[in-house]
Amino acid sequence: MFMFWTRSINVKVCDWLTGSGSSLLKVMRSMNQCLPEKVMTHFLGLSGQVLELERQGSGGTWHVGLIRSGGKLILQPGWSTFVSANNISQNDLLHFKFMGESKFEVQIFDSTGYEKFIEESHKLEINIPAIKEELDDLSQNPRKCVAPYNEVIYQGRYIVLNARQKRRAKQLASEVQAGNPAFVIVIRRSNITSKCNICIPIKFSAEHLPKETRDVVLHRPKKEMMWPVKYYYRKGHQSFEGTLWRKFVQENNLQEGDMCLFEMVKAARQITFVVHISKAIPDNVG
DNA sequence: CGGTATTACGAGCTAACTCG
DNA sequence: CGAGTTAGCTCGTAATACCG
Repeated sequence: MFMFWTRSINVKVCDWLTGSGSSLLKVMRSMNQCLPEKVMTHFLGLSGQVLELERQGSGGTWHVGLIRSGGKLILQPGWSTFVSANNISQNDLLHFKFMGESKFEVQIFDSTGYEKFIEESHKLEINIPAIKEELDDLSQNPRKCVAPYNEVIYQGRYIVLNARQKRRAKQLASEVQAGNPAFVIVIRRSNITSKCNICIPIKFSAEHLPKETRDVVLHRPKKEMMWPVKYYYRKGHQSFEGTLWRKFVQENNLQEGDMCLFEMVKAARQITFVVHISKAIPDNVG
């Protein structure tokens, strides 16, 4: 194994990009989220993507954007959330193990060399405020609800959620990193057929999305592909519509009754959603 | 119970495509 | 190249929930 230390940037590099064994160590001298210059060239290909940072043993996964700015690679957005959720402090040692694609396994050691384990209070749970609120909405608001598997029960124009569907929603929410805004949508016929559009909850768009029509990017966990989608802003209601949304629907084999959780990751001027999908009928695509 | 907010859906216009 | 057809974009509104 080839190793070297660069004093100035406190980085140790092992077997750079020779496969799943590639890794780096970073000493948290500050909460600066820039990738060190001497290693950033190895990750230029990941620029603009959303990295998956998985805490070894905790089962927790965080999505952090990697953007290029001023000749540097910066972990943003989501980095501060990752830091706070994992109780990272100065002089902690972070070990990023490259697992392929855009996935890293992270170990965190304190300044004395002991590994820091995630505390109960920081574990990803359903008590993420924004998500819990959304799930409560799902339970109470028949507009957003659905029945199990492909048996979709419509109440007027809306559909009805049962216990199994609520459990699926909670399972989805557990995949979201604390702090990121998110909303849940249950796929209806009209979302995937004919005009093919999907309404974004007005409360979410008012709080987190721009008041203008623009392009956003959808990203699937554990998948390299990204889908540019048109976000339409209109007074009173906002939506994903059009061919690009249709393409996302088709390539992810979305069916009526499937549940999608849109986790928002905002990077500089680019808005990215990590889309967690719970299939009504499990297939090999999702 | 009535006014307001939110969501779902479809109408209508326009652009792109196809075919003779 | 023009007419007919299809698909996409934008907006309006009906239906329903929410709230005072």
